[in-house]
Amino acid sequence: MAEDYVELIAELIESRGEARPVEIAERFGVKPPTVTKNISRLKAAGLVRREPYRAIFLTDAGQELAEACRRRHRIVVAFLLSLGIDEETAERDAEGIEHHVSETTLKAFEQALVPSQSDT
Amino acid sequence: MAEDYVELIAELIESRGEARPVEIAERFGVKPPTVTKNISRLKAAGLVRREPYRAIFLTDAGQELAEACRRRHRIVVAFLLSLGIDEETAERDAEGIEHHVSETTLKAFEQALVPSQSDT
DNA sequence: GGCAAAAGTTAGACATGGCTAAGTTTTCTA
DNA sequence: TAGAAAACTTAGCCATGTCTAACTTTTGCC
Ligand SMILES: [Mn+2]
Ligand SMILES: [Mn+2]
Ligand SMILES: [Mn+2]
Ligand SMILES: [Mn+2]
Repeated sequence: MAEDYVELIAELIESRGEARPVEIAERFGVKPPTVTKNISRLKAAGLVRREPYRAIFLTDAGQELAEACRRRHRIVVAFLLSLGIDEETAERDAEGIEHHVSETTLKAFEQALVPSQSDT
Repeated sequence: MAEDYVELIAELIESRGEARPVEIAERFGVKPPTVTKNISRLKAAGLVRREPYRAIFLTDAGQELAEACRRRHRIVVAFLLSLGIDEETAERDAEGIEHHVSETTLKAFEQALVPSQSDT
């Protein structure tokens, strides 16, 4: 859960300047109270900073985790696409797969990707 | 959860003739009461047949689900191995990935596998 | 056949993640 | 700038999956 949350929060901050519970709820297809509860768990875990009724921000630890998650997400999606899978399916499957790929597998995905395009 | 359970139960029945809670507990690294509770949930879901203190068997629905799971497992592992990933990592990652691959992605994995070996 | 060990179950606790209903705070707008 | 709407929180419920402690049943063996 934490991974998907920090990942989305990072994206919202990047695109909107701040992350708001409503948007998180919509994106995940859950109700606002669920977001409130989960955000307070993230806060307890030291991943986010925030006070009641205000926007959500990432702590340094949260930023780091978000970065790692986004990287995994990117690599998995790119890999699935390189296999010829359609974008929607690639995104949907990656959303689950990303939480189970070890660094070893991630490296293998990257390797298998190089032939097609290398935009480091 | 259900997927991993029916998958293991099918394997135990195949190799041992029956599936016993102790073995399931050991395999999953959980305690016996956890298995008891989960098995009764599987029973409530119509996936297994069993009476107290006896071995566990799959219903027809359970068998079907187990078959589907084992197929996904096999394909994912084979695919990861074909990428050059070591067996242990392939097995570990597949155990998580298998629950998130759509039929579309599975087909793509199979396709990408054909070049190396086709043992249908 | 009886008893000890192994296997399994029950009871009760806890964490996670979801919900609805109801209340509070903030924001927008007439 | 007041009042309504939107956003957010709180309280309390539920399901899932895990555990420990204690009890029951089955098994294996002398
Ligand atoms: Mn995800
Ligand atoms: Mn993701
Ligand atoms: Mn699995
Ligand atoms: Mn499996």
